[in-house]
Amino acid sequence: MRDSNRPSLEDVAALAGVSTASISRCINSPQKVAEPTRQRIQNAIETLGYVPHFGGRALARNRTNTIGAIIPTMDNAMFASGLQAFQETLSAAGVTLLVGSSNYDPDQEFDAIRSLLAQGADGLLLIGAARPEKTQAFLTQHAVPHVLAWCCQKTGHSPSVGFDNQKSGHDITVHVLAHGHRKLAVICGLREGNDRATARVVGIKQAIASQSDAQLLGLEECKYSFEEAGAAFAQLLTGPEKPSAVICGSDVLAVGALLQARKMGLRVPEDISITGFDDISLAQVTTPSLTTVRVPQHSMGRKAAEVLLALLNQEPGQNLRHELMTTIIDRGTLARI
Amino acid sequence: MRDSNRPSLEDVAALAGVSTASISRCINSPQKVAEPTRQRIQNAIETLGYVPHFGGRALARNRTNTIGAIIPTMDNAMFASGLQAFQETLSAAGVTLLVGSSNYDPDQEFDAIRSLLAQGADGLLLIGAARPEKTQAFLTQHAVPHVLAWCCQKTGHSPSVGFDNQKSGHDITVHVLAHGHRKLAVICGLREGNDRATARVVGIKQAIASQSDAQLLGLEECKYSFEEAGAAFAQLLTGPEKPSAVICGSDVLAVGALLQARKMGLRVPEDISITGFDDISLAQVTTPSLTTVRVPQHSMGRKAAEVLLALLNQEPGQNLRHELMTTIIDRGTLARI
DNA sequence: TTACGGTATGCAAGCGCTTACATTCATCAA
DNA sequence: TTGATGAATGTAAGCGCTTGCATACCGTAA
Repeated sequence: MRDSNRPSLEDVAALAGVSTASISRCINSPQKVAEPTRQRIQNAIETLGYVPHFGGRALARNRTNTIGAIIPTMDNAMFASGLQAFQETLSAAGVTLLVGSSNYDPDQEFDAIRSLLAQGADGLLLIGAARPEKTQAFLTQHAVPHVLAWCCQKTGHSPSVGFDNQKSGHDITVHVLAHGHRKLAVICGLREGNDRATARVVGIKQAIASQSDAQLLGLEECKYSFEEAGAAFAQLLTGPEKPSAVICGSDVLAVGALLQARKMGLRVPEDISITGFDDISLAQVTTPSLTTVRVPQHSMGRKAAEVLLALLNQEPGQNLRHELMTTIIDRGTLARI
Repeated sequence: MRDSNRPSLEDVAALAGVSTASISRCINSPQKVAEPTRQRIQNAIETLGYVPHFGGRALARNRTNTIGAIIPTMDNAMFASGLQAFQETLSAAGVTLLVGSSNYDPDQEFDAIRSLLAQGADGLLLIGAARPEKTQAFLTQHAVPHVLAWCCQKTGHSPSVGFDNQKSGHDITVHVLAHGHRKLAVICGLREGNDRATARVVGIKQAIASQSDAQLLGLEECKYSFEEAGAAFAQLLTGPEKPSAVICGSDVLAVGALLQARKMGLRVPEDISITGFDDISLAQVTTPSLTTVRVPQHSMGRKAAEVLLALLNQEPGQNLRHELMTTIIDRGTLARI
């Protein structure tokens, strides 16, 4: 069973002519070891190519220095750069990132949580706040340190780093209304189990409701793909009344809509306006480029990592709830009428 | 030190009235335990909410069921969907993914490798084949099971799953030449330490060389960002002779070029043709959409996971070198002249 | 009855590391 | 010279799990 090649602490100790304890100290708190000894140990480590054994370490310390992130998908860029920032920040702190994906499915998320914890994750990053009772209970029972991202918890007791999806949905809608649009339609992601998508729609509806002569002509839900969004867009235009603007819950949806509009011979924004959400790189690339809501992915990822690290190190007095601001990026898909 | 809350095998054993060995067996090979005992144990596990301790397990088994992937970046979609497929396949096999990123920097890659191994990764996924002697030596010395992706190794002894970058670069160039272009220019990523970018350029040059009346007017290297690619594009057009087609080593570069062309008042493809590489989702979204080379990211990720798993399980007789084919996707940025 | 084989379980030795505590030794003040 | 002090190092007890081997038990064949 013993991997014959892998040098252990004992081997290093033998070579350096000291006890294993000194080696361990030399690695974990070098200042506790006298300079010459340290030199000798360093050499021994080098020549043997020693790398501490993870299991042994994790067992003795009861900590893995590993944290897990569970994101809905890596397939589109929606979470990629946030995750990148998250990983970079952890990495700088000597912590490694484990990833799992949920595919927007609460059951898969639950499995991923179990699995990452079984893999020894010291803490978790989760997207959004809505999850089944079962999952919540599990997190509570095991007292899993975690932070929620892409949302902001006003109540509840989980730390969170994110933005107010409802408010952002409201904002972009007000912006659209301010451009004179009164007949609106919405394309959003599947809302079941997705509190971000849900909240955005709530915000949108709220804004529409508060403008007496505005109306919501239709709302379509679909997966985050160009094709489905295109179909949803086509569907919205089948009714007797045509919307002048379609508010989309994500850039992916907006781009799908945009492509479909073109296919249908509609000019954007002359014939119809479209707005997105997220400001992923897609948004600046279309023609015309997308008027959208910028989500501070990078700072969100970084901050989430900081909060989680503070949590794990039991640093006191930290603010564990951060609300970041989204901004509306005006580009070319929203016309003034 | 002992986490007072966390139940251990011993606790479960006490509750179920059996030895710890039986619990372990019940978890790892249930058929070795008699039915009634198994029931009792299951109950005990449930009531205590027992989860095996990762460190203990890793120590005893000398295996973590964790594998690491080091990709240049998650910030653009270049690797995202391949990674997603990789992760899904691993996950189905009960293996968890650790991620690191190298930022296209060999030193950072080396650090990431060390760090992931220190975190107990049983094996690694690496992008590309070119790495410093030091890194190679480290991998060899520690006999790290790994597979290379995004490239295909004809020689060398690392398993690989990918495509022939040089051939693909050659192919797209032949395609461009077949459209009548003779004055070409190239934008590629920073080639130092990036064998994929390098090989693509070699293929491109090769194809140009084999067409006697074709010429390479210029070649610009830059980072994978719209801005840098735009600047590179502008640079290529400063000379006395203008290229009729610009071949780009990545879709990100091509899109940057496209955007810049528009900014400069050039029509694509009427005034100038542009081709990309990768076929990430950006490519189908621009106007006109991008003629590019499709890289089979999804199957590459899946296959890489399969190969790596086979390697770890020492399954014999596996083919450890897979070459996948790229295909040219004709869209709207390449004119016939 | 005894011997035998097979199955279910327990025993206990690690796996490689960390760390509380013990020991050693040099230094220095009294 | 002696004892106190503190720095450097060693000793050894775990951390929680797996697993080879020993043991106990049961049914069957001789």
